[in-house]
Amino acid sequence: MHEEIEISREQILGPLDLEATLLSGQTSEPQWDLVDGYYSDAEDFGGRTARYRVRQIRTREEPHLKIVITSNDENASLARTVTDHVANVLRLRDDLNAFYQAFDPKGDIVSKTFPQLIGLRLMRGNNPFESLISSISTQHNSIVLWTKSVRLIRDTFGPAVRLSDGSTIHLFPKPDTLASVREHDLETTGLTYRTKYIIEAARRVRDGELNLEELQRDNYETAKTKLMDLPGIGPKVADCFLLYGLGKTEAAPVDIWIHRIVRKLYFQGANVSIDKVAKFLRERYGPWAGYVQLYLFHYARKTRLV
DNA sequence: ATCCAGGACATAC
DNA sequence: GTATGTCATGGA
Repeated sequence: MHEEIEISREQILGPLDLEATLLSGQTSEPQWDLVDGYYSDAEDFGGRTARYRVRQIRTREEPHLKIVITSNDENASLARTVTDHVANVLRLRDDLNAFYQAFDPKGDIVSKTFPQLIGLRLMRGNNPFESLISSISTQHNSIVLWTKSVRLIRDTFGPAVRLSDGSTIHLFPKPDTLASVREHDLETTGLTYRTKYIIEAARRVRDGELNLEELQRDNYETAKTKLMDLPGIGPKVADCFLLYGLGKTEAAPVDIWIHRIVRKLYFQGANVSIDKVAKFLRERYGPWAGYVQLYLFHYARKTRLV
């Protein structure tokens, strides 16, 4: 079925820069394809699959989205489902102006990143399992390599779905699929030594040893402890999943870039450990810590400050 | 060629 | 708690 819908300004809290957000590479999941000026992605919604193509019209400050949906269901409308999903993935209900207002007037250090990043939003991954696997694949890996690997996982092991316009798209594989993939076969995606981490994580999800719904209900500390019980998941990858997979915005993944920039901007370059930086960000920024991490990261790389 | 990637883990003190 | 070596490839 083919549908065209819109998300209007009233449904978006504050500014939005769709392109900057989608291209910021934050969730570690495959980047949306660019087709005829529309950014395109797809997801399964309880057996129905929809590809949605999203384009921003009007300005950053008065954002408005056009969405073109193509599904594999000839009868049911997926308009409402896809609208909710897109609003969720792009975190359109996060009040960005409230974020700016919370720190700009006070002249907080993070506010110096605002002018060049207006409308940049945190994202959420397509679904928790995909987010978990993508997060694990990033450790000690480069952006180009893990992006390639995660795309290959999807296109090699994920189910192919034929849409009503005759096109075929690949969804990310389910836990039971990835759990039973042989290590040798998964290695063809270039994950190297992370391969066994991925399979083990998929197996634990499949067998219920890691319950993603339960993690969603857990508080930050509890969920993080459970996650770090998995091989290959340390504090940074756990925070990535908590932030992008579960939407826990107090999580601030501290990678080498955040470590450097926070030491430089907040501690006069002093040698502060990664753990302390993560804790510092959580305590100072609370529910905005994830946003602060996002803004500091792009500010640091854009200005080549570190 | 040779260096390193948006870390994790073991081992060392 | 903090410091150092290792991990396995592909891409720059």
